[in-house]
Amino acid sequence: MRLRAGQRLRRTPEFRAAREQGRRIDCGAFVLNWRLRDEESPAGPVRVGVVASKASVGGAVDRNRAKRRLRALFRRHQASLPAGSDFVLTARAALLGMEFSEIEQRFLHACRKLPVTPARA
RNA sequence: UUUCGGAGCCAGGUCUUCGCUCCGCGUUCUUUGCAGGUGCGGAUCAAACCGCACCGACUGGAGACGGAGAGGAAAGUCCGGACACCACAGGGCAGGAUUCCCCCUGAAAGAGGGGGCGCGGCGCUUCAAGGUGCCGCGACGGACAGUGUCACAGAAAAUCAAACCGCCCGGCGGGCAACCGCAGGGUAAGGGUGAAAAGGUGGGGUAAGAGCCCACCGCGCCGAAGGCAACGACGGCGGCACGAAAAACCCAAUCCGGUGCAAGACUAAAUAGGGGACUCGGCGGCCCGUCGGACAGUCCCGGGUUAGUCGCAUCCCGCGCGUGCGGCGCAAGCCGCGCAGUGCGGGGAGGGGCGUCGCGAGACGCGCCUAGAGAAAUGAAGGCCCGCCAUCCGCAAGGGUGGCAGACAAAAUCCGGCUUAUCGGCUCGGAAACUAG
RNA sequence: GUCCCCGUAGCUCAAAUGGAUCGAGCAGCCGUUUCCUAAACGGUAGAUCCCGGUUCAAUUCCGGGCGGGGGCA
Repeated sequence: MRLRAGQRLRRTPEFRAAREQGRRIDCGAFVLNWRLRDEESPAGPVRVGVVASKASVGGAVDRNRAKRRLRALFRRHQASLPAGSDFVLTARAALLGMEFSEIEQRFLHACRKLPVTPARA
């Protein structure tokens, strides 16, 4: 399933809202921020924004690869995430040296901490 | 064979499963209703904005299908162009860049190739200076156009140079003498200082010395075989008069208008009628000149929109296959028109490969390839082969097992160069060491 | 993407015409003073972002790299 513009965070206020108002879960190789756009009636698509800064990850090659892996992670599990929520995934340097299955386990472990129960894993 | 440095090339390959971005839209299937308009309500001084209801053309979305998908440096942004706007850009000054020693290639370039000249290293030769062979390097115009600099040390540091210690001459005084002291004169060979001491080496000469004289070399001038040219084998003359540094200012020659795809063009939507400051404004920093205007314009504050298309990146033609529509036919099928994809063929643009020509940069022919995003497209895995290491079997070729590694780094308007980063491999020629014939 | 600017001790600044020992304040360390600390006084260590070039000589001039900052719809 592709990621259209409606499924991505595109503007600075959207990123800031997710980071300042949402929950922050440290997963070691990356940081997950999660927020419901509407607390009362959660609906709409699940949106995601991926961040990989030059200071923490490295050059353009490493930044692109880190963002691709985080996007792949989101695509594989987006169906089981709570509707109407925004995610921000921020990469760290350790992300590139880690096996994908290890990253996946950490992501699922973090998702179980969310207050809203996922539809089905 | 090993090691070292140089030049050029490649940048792991292949298969399978699930995914990503772009293009295409015929066929098959599914789903939702987009853009827009009208009305009402909320917010606002008023708008954009937000919510609800109705109408909703062309169409839009998703899946499946077909095709394509990062580099030699895509990087740094150091040069040059294309392109766009400013007035398709004028004159002068200021400013900037380059070097021009010559020829050639190239659209141009702080680009490339060859030659000349200079410098350094090694070898040979020479008493030495120097000469010569090979290799490497060179931001390689001008210091009698001018201004300024050369610290410290040293006697003297830049112009008809300069006597500190020495050397030499005669005079006076002392001493038996060797010699010592004093004032005067000659002298740049020796010492010492320094980055640099005003031609070098050898010989003659002299009281001691000195281009004072001679030979060779260097330097300057004149001629000159040869060479497209820079240059110059070689010959003659002069007789030393010529310090370094222009990556100090500068001078000469040549070139340069500015801004850069966030350039810029268009579509849609939307309002405002505001407040303050300044004054003709634009055209490169200034002047000239020129263009436009004088109910004009610039800047700041405040407010709205911050959506989309183009620029943007292979194009065109013919035939076959495929497919849609229409007509004819009982049907198979045939005919006409349209369409993209694919296959074949042809042509044009760019790139790299091979071949020919050229010393070379390059030029010309034959098959191959040509991505285009927008918080920005390649991810998740597995198998085999290639590389390295360890170990085992084997005389060897080779085979088995285990582990590790494949660098540097990703287009962002495009192209030609430069510079920098880079694991490993291949090719070419060079030097040194060892072994064999 | 594109255009421009900067780089000196741990920090803030000097040295500016190229001249050798790169200077000052605060911070650091040692000592004097004090019962102890602070203040004061004396002493001390510490730097030209990196690599190359021009020059007798480079923080300075030139080239390349690295790092940091800013402007542009």
